[in-house]
Amino acid sequence: MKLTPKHSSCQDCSKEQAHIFQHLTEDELFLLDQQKHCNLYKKGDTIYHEGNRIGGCYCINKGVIKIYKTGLEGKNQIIGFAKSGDIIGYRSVLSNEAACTTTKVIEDSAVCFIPSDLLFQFVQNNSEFALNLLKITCRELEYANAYITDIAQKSVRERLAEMLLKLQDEFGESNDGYLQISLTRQEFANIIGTATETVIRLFSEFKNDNLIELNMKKIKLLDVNKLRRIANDM
Amino acid sequence: MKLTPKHSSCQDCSKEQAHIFQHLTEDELFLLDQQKHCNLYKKGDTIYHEGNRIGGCYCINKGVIKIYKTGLEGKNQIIGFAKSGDIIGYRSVLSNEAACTTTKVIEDSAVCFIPSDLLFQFVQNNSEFALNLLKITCRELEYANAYITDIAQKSVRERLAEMLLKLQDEFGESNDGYLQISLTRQEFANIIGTATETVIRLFSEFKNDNLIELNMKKIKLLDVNKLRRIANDM
DNA sequence: CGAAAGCTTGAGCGACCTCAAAGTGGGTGG
DNA sequence: CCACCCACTTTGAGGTCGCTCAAGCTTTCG
Repeated sequence: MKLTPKHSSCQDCSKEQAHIFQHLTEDELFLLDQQKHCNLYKKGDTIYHEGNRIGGCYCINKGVIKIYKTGLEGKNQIIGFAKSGDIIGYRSVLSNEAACTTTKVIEDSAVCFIPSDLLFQFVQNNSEFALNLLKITCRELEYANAYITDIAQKSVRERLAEMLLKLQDEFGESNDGYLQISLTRQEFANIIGTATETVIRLFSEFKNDNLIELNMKKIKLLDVNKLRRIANDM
Repeated sequence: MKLTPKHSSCQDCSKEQAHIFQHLTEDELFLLDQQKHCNLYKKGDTIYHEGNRIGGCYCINKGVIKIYKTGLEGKNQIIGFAKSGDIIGYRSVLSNEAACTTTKVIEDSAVCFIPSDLLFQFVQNNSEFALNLLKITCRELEYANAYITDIAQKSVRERLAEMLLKLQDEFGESNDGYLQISLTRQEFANIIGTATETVIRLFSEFKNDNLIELNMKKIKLLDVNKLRRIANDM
């Protein structure tokens, strides 16, 4: 498939449901369109590195990006993903700090760069936009706090089941029922905070118990209820 | 010591350095003063429970509050603390959701209740206030993400050392060098996500290695540098 | 087609949890 | 003001989850 942006103009893009820029005025959208800069990235490309000064934020037009922090001995902790309609890097912009995460492309992506000044301008002049951004940040924060509780209290087995359900929720499944996102075993491990081998062993168990089906890197959830019970979801 | 608010009016209170309400206009402060309601709480009191609908947020005038989530089998995970000048519960207000944490008083406190409508009004009419709140949320989010990485990658020993340093940083030390916050062993355990007994054993080790001094519930850090090395701070 | 990256399985061990039991201190009610 | 009670603290023993290291296999990609 050829790599092209889904929309050519921000006016079109922002019409997608619940889009971050849905509350901008026509004039603001026009400004955005003038000043943004769209780039195509291939799988494996890094958009920005932890520690980078980034002069703006990025709006994902198409594709999937993983967001992670690098800890001790180079071990990565995946904090989350961004996909079509999400924006990344806005925290560093607003705090005027260097990026505290690295963002790397998992599926070929089209990503628009939005200069810092413009983001600040929108926040200051458009209170609906500001409130919306605030709500998004609050949601991320709530998610992060819930995950702290999870990782501190649940076993690796519980977290793995939970993560599979979350991924299904966030990325959906294709026609043939496989998860719409493809990750390496190491990436799975870096989400739930465990060793690659542990993920592999647990996947084998889940497979033997007919909870999931494994086909190379494709995964199908066979028994969502039982997985939910294992995940101990509240 | 008698339990009284530190300031009687929001006009005075907001003048404290870097206060959340520092960017409000005189008119807004007047409104706030009229509509807020100040309450005194004693150690052990709960301000709101996880799952409660709270019709506003709370601004801490004096005292210390712990913020925690209750996980499986009633085990609590402490997410953070709030002290003089902090506001809590604003996320639930902005998202119009039930509270996702419980907040309980650790040191006798004076806390002002601020109705939801008023908070929304400030966010919508005062872009500086909105931006400030956004920055605060961003900071909390960054802190949460860093902690996810920590808890996923570091050992309990590392996290305990790190937490002691953080508490020293956040609450300071009294004249005689003891940490200005007093927690039970169980609360320490609930911060770093471990068992109470493990905290006790590690404290003994730290004490034997002359890293800390223990005097009942009071703790003094004796060798910050070595603690920092143990914490593997980056 | 070869190299590099990713996957899988096994063995061994150690950090941390759980359970149990005894000691300690502070707060409260008589 | 004192005694009792309850919550907190401490220490020990034993078990296990999940990590590390190692080695061989498979897939992908240039």
